[in-house]
Amino acid sequence: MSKCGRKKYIKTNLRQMTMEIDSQQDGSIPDSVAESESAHMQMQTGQNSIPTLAQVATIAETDESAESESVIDFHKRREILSRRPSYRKILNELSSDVPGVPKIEEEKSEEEGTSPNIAAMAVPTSIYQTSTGQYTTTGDMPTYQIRAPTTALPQGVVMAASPGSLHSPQQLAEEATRKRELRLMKNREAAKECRRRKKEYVKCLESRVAVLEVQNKKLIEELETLKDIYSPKTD
DNA sequence: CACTTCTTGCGTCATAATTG
DNA sequence: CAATTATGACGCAAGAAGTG
Repeated sequence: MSKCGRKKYIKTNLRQMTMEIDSQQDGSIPDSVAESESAHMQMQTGQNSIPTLAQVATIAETDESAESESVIDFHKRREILSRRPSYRKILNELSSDVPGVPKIEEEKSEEEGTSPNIAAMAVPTSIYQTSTGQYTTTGDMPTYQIRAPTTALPQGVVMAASPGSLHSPQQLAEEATRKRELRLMKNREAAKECRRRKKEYVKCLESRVAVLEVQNKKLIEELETLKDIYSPKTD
């Protein structure tokens, strides 16, 4: 497909997804989507990204009354989607919820990501450094500790003269341009960092799921054992 | 093998959240 | 409360995977 064709495809696809979501008044994900890998696409494009805690609550709330509700209009949907999750907060909450919570790692394990070998994450303590924080893993749950941000500007950033020394319109325009470029560059970095955190957050959730599944399995087995012991056999 | 579809990551914008 | 930072949304591109 040519690039143009590809763009057309993506746009069509996005429109379709948006329409799908519009029709999903109860906020649930269609099985066909939820079960397919393409759910990733929707996460990426944001139209059906991971619900934030607030969203989950909202969805749960609306779920009950939603059946009779009519279409969620664009602004409402937008409003819901725009509620911020703050991975930092959530991760902190997760780690404080569960005492002795393990901590997640960074890039290194990202390579492992191709095969979601979750079990491999439940390994004795290890510590990883990232550009903004430190992770340790102790087997159960990953935890992420953010260290004080070091607003390290990328190399090559030149700080301009103070605005007070600017006079001509041309200088002002240059100053504006410089400020904009600086802002874009900072935001670029912030976006990268944000995506990295998001990936780790998702990994954290995945490993939590893995741990809980194991726990669940054990409990079920235990229950069966106890049943065998305490229920008299009626031959 | 050409074409299509999916996945992933990036840059930017708007705006919520945080900080001083 | 203004300034700064964090993050959802969006559009785009490149590469991988699937298909006829």
